[in-house]
Amino acid sequence: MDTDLTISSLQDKGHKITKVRRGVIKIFSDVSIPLSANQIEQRLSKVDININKATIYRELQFLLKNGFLVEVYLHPSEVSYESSELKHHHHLVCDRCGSIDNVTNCLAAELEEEIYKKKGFRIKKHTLEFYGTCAKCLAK
Amino acid sequence: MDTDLTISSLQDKGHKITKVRRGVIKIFSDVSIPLSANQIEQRLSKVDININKATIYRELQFLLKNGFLVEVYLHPSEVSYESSELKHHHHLVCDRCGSIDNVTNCLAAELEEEIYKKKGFRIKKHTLEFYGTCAKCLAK
DNA sequence: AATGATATGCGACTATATTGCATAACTATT
DNA sequence: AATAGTTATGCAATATAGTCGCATATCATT
Repeated sequence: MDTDLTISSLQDKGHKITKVRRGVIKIFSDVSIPLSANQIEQRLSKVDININKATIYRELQFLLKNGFLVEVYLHPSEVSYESSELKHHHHLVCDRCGSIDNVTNCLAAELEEEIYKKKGFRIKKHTLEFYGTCAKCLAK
Repeated sequence: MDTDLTISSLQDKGHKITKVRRGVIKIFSDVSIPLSANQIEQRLSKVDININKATIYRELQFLLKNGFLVEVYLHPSEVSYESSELKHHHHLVCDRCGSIDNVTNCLAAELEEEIYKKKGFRIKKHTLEFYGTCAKCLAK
């Protein structure tokens, strides 16, 4: 996520740049793995931005609605977000250490036209997540 | 899900066959789309099985742990389940009518060995869900 | 029918997430 | 630099999915 571009784009639409907004945008421009509301809260508090949970949820909704974030469903009952500017990719979720790695391999796009021809279903997006054990944990 | 086989397998392990258990097993043997706890509750009440929510959650956990169900994450904050006996498949989720269709196309398995060679990550399972608009809704 | 293990209901509780409303903060304008 | 007007925040209440302890009920076996 490009911090400056994102900020000026929001300002053009009449939105204000508060320290929370700036903080959240900065986090997603530094990080390329999905983060949940709780993880955002933790990262903000590390840079002394102690913010109400409701505000964090609202900010994530706000950035989602404005197209700067996308939702990622890695686990039940917790939504994560990542920058919408990242190249299309999927995730390797380690079941031991919880680490997340990105993979850019994606064959799903190839299926979309095939599925449309066969079923008439027009695909807008897809999720493809891999669960298993990462190299580090396998070595232990 | 094979009702009789499932029931006798559970009995062999010393578990009891109550009307809830029988009802849930029957639902998943009749239906091949993922269902949430709430949907199970609704379907049970239609056949006059009015059961406590906690019991339904426990029953789903129970069948999951015993290998008869698998979890499906289609939406944030609600886990769905389906029979583990179904042939490997993925879902087409319609964003208008909410209908769910199954597709058996899956190229993800091909990626698993490739990802292991490249990253050392050993994949145990993957999720691949497609979101878009179904043929019926497109025609409206 | 009695026994012993499993399952259920109920209520309390946790966690994620949303919402209304009064107040605070930001930005543009003067 | 102060003002005005809009946007954002904090707080508290609320919704919803899901879990847990414990007493009671139900099931399967004898």
